[in-house]
Amino acid sequence: MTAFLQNFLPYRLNRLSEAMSLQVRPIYKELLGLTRPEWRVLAAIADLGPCSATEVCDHSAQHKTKVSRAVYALSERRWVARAPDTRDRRSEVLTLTEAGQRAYATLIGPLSAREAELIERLAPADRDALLRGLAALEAAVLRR
Amino acid sequence: MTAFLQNFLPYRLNRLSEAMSLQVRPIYKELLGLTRPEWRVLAAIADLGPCSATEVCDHSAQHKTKVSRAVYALSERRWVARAPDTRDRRSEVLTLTEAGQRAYATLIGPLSAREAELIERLAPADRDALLRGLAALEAAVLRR
DNA sequence: TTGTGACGGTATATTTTGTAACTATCAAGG
DNA sequence: CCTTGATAGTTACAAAATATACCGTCACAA
Repeated sequence: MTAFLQNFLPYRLNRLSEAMSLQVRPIYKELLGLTRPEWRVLAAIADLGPCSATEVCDHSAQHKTKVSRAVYALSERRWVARAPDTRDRRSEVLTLTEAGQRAYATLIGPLSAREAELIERLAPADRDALLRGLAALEAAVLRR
Repeated sequence: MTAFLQNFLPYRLNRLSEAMSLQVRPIYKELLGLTRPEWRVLAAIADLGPCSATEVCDHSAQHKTKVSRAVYALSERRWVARAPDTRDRRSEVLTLTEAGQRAYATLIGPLSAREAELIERLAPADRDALLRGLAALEAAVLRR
């Protein structure tokens, strides 16, 4: 009939997101026993350097309760250290411990490899289009 | 630091998917009190015409238990009719009732409008690139 | 026929997630 | 100081997602 759903952008993005996630999840799950929110928080802190939980929320687009729980789990593992923020006592400064950095480092390689494997299925021109389009959409819909 | 995440495709897609979903969810939620799986099943049946639950699963990329519950909820509302399939008595033929079609019709407008509103923030060339890139990625990672 | 494995769909149980409420802190004004 | 309202983060509880087991039916072959 109308095929509305197939052309509806939020639906298409969700479907692609799920499919891609499925491709990479085994890596952080089987290699280090991480859940997706945990992996994301780990990577966000690695990207940001010392930061607050709120910054992790914004950077990774995850709900604060999800981040709160992931930070707890990661700190139990001694992969994330929580220090008081002297400038704002409501918040904490999150950093990766050395073990956390090592854990993160072991993931980047396999994850990048898997991503490359998937992207290489695209023709170069399509790949360029994808990256350009995504960057534009990010600029349009993600407030920072 | 490394900014690995910013360029990691699964992460970027998930972030965009979340953001877009957040933009459109209020429409079907506040307008008709639908959950996301329910809205998707409604749209899938509208797209497909008379179909089975399995076809809805494939078309909408949702787990069969999710579809089962959504179909139940929609049939309670008399938006979806369930008829026995004479050719395979395990399955049922799902169709939209007139009320279901009206409900669907009231959603398409606002949803399309919201989508257009977001997409129109992009330059035409970026928009073309996005659609081209997404189509290519879909072909590459979604097995049908 | 009857046995076997697969499939459509549902029910149940476990896990995950979001909503809302709460504590503690901050910032700005009176 | 002492309001008032906002923010950082946690937690309790309700809602949702997911996996698992299950029932009835089908396809097909011994």
